[in-house]
Amino acid sequence: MTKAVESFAKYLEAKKLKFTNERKVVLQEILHHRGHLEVEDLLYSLRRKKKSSSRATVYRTLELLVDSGIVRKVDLGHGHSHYELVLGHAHHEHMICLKCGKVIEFSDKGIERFCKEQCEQNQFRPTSHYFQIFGYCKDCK
Amino acid sequence: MTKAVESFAKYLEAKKLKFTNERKVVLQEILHHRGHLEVEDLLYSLRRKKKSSSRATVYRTLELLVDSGIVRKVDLGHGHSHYELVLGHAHHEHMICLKCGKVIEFSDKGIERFCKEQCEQNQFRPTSHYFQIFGYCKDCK
DNA sequence: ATTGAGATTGAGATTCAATCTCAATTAAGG
DNA sequence: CCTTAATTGAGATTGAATCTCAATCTCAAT
Repeated sequence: MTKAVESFAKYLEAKKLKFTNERKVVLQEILHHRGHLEVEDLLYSLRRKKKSSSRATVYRTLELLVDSGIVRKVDLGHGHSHYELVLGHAHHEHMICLKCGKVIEFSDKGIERFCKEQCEQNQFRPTSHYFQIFGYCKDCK
Repeated sequence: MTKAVESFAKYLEAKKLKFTNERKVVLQEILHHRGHLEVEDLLYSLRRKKKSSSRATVYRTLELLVDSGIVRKVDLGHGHSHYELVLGHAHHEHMICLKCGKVIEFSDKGIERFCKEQCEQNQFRPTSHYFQIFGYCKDCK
C-alpha cells in the first residue's frame, strides 16, 4: 500500500515527472479498490468522492502505473481493458466465465516453468505474459 | 482445405444459413493466406482479386467462422483482432516481439495439462484459452 | 516573492476498430 | 411465379482510447 506509493514516487522522480495530486488520487483509488477495475469504475468512484480527474488524466496515469510495474493491464474479454495491482500480489492468471462474468484467479508453478522453458528454447526475452481461460464456471455450466 | 469448406457448409446448413458466394470467398482467402491475418489484409486481398465484399460482410463471416470453430480470433497486442485457421492446425500459443512484431508460435503439452488441471480444480468448463508472451525476440533483444 | 521553463491538466475533438441500420437484393421452396 | 426469410453493402453509429492545445501548476533559480 504505502509501498506502492513510494515505488510510484521513485519512478516519477527518476523520470523527472511530478507526483501530482491527481496521480496520487488515482493510485489511492486503485489501492483501495481491490481486484480488477476498469476506467469507468475509477472515474465514477473518483467523481463520487469529489476527487475527480479527467478521463485523459486517468488514462495517462494508468499508463505510468503500468510502465512503472505497479499495475497490470489485463484483457478479460470485455472489449476494453481492466487494471489490477501487481505490487504485493502474487502473479496469477485468469479464468473468465462467459455467462456470469466471474473472474477466477489462479497461479501455477508449472505454467511459469514451461513459459520460461519455451522462451529459452526460442531465445526470447519475455517482459510479460497473459494466460486467459474462457468458459463456464461451476454455477453456470 | 476442402475440409474447412465442407465443415463450414455443414455448420451453415445446421443453422439454416446460406453458403453464399461472399462467405465462400472470405473462407477461401483465409485458407490461401497462411498465418494470422487482420481484417484490413482480407479486405485488401479481396479487393485486389476483384472479389471484394463489404467490411460488414467480412466481419459477419468471420464471426460465423469463429463460431463454427474453423477460425480463431487472437489478440497479438495491436489493438485490433487477428484471425487464424484452426482446422487442420495444431493448437499453439503466441510469443510476440514488441520491437519487430514477429510472432512465434509454440505449443507445449505441459501447458495444456496444467490448463486442464486448473480447470478441474475450479470446476470450470473451458471453451478456449489464450497464452501470449510479450517480449523481445533473439534478433531484437 | 517573482520569474520562467517545462510539466500537467481538462474539455472536447479525433481516431479507429467494430457493430448496427435499413433499404435493396438474392436464394430457395412451394 | 410468388412468398418468405436470409443476405448484402453503404454509411451511420458506437465506444474505448488517444490527441490537441490553451490554461494552469510546480519548482528551482533568482
